[in-house]
Amino acid sequence: MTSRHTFSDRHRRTRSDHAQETAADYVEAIDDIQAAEGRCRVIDLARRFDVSHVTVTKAIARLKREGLVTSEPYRPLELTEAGRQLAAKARRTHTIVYEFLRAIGVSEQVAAIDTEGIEHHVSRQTLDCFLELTQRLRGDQSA
Amino acid sequence: MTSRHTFSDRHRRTRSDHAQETAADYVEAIDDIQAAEGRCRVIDLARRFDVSHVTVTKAIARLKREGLVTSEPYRPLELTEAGRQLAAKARRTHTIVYEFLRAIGVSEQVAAIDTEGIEHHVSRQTLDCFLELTQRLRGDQSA
DNA sequence: GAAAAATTGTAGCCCCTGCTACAATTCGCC
DNA sequence: GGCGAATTGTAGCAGGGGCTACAATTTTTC
Repeated sequence: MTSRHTFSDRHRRTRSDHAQETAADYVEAIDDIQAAEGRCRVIDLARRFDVSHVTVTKAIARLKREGLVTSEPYRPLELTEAGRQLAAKARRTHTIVYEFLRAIGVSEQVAAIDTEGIEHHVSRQTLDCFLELTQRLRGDQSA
Repeated sequence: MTSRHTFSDRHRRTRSDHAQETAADYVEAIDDIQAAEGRCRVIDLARRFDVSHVTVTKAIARLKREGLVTSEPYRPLELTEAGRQLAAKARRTHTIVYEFLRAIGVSEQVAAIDTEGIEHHVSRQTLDCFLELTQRLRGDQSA
């Protein structure tokens, strides 16, 4: 109840980490789609992630519980302030990783895919290194 | 079955991808522990990943089904040939990612953590870029 | 060699993600 | 306005990963 708890927090996170990743993916997608279409529906997310609408509905239910999303039944999704902030943060990370991969020579297609996989696993420090190196590589063409 | 499949392959993998990741983590750990201790027991993996032995047992059951591991009840774990190959491949990737992060300035501790998160999400192409840049940065100290 | 400790296995629970099938609601079009 | 299509919701199943509790087996220790 005491030491074991603090201790086990790390694994607790193993489980919830995954949840956090999908949360970030979802709010970012919602933000995206809202910007492009004016609103974001369940079906839009289902298409974007290529999963059934049921999977989306369940994920959204979780995001609601976590206070990232709101919505009325049969109505489009809305982000809360927290949701928007998370989306913005996710987007920044996404961009940094993507631009970094491009800068080191990864093709557009592969960079797009790898970025999705990587973005949730880079620490702040690594992100900073990515940023710095991206700029360095852009200025310095010494191949 | 046709177009929908090719398209959805990336996402279909979402589920099994995760399984593949843990498979790689497990066989690599088993290989590690065997090298260090001469044998690998369930409890060793439980400690390494900081999860209960039950979680390990279940994961191992899956690895057995997939033909990566063998074992008799109450006996240490053994890798199959496929298991050893996967472990070797995982280790190569791990090393490349880790050395790359170190080369671009990430600290040992952070590199260790980030590598674990990233290693399963870098494509062959990205890995090649990592390798090349690592060597370039090592030879060229133009900071 | 037997008791205690460590290790492994099994049962049963939770949560997340994925699905199909079917019901309900909204939307679009005539 | 209403009917069909599209969208959303709900029920229920599979499977991975996490756990505790308890049973079985092996290992250690005296």
